[in-house]
Amino acid sequence: MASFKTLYPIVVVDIALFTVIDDSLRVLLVQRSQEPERRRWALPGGMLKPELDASLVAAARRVLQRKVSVDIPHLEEVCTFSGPDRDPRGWSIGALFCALLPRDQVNALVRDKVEAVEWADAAKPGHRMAFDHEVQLQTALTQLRARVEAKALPLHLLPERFTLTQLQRTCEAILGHPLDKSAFRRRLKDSPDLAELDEFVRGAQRPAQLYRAREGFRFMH
Amino acid sequence: MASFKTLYPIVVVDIALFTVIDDSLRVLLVQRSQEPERRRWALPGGMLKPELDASLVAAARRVLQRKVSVDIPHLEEVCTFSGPDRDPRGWSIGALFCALLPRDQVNALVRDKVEAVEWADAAKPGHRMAFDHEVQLQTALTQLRARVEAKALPLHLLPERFTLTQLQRTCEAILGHPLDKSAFRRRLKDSPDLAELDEFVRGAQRPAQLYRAREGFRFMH
DNA sequence: ATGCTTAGTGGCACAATGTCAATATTGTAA
DNA sequence: TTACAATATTGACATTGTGCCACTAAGCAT
Repeated sequence: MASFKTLYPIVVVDIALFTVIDDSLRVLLVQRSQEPERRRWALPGGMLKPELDASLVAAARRVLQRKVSVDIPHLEEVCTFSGPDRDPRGWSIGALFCALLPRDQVNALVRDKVEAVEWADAAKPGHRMAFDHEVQLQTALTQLRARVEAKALPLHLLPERFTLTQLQRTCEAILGHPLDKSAFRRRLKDSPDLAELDEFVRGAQRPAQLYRAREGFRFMH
Repeated sequence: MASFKTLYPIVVVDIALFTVIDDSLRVLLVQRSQEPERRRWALPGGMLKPELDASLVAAARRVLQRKVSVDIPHLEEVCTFSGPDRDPRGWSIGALFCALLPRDQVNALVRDKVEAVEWADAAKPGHRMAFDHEVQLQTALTQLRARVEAKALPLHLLPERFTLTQLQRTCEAILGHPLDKSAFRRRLKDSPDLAELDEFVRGAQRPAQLYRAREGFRFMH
């Protein structure tokens, strides 16, 4: 009779947690402290625990709570990766999630004694990564870009109140190329996702009007 | 110690196999011959078999080969469904796939002695369905529609050579509403996905020019 | 020939977007 | 105080895409 390992696959969730630092798109990487692939950089992840988790998203949320001390406003499945060879422990399923952390909450990172963490450049992480996480990251990034390209607003990456310029910089950081100011703002003028506030930010030069996400906003349906 | 059932989830693949019959979008349903949910209609599906399958898609392809005697030109993951309650056998993961069968190959259905099969209206299947398959079907259909709405061409649902009118009817069947002939054809005039042929279909009234998918065409990247 | 049916094109208004420039409002340096 | 630098915001114009509707083209049946 076959062993349990050949009958049941390993089930893991991995999360590409994005944020924006200095107008550049970053992704959270952790340096693995355990075998396999010890000391390799990887997306944060962990095994599914059916006795704890109500779903795969719930598992992803649980895993994230070990890394970040705030609730993640956006957490969504991207796709799965599977096969006998992607994890040395055996036939495995990896469910990849995309999460967005507001740029003003980067400090909410929970520093771990055993694992090093890093906000790596999402487009060029600069490390060889564990398992197939290189591909996973690329996949999550591609999907994120496609959505912004399709005019979805990544408001979950911004603080609650933000200016249009901040929003534009965020989109540019995701897409990797500059956008035209005029065209960008025109699109947003009557966007159902944005609400104008009566407040302005002072301090720089000309004050900029503040906006917030409309009630019930979601990044994508 | 916890049982294996609580440590390892059940892993299943389900497939929404679409085709077009009489200019209406259909999905393949099978009537379950075994418990659980015996005699309920469901999307074709089956358990993952790690010793047989090289990946979840491969599992989906294997399951489909029991139903259809030809290779499916498009098979792609939609998303997963998971949790302790969606399958009475325990904590389960269901990977949902979307597949497209060319309309001229509907006969490739493999009739099964034990299971009844049916090409149900994709928008209104007309049966109460097993597990969460009602939601799964809805999800697959929504994604398919979104892509056609975003101007992807569902060429995999058409025969190798087809007319623009056939293509338009197919899009209309998916979207559920009529399209404008002029605008539709204008878009396709310089589509990188289509290649004009020098052949025409005679027999009806005015002959219609035939097209085929360009080399390397994929429904979505 | 006439009329019916399906294939394919043309014209026009309007909306969305790319591009570049102009104006507005602040802080700061002379 | 005034000129200037920096950022926010708006405007003008060309181009493109699309909805809408009508028209022409080519076959069949009578």
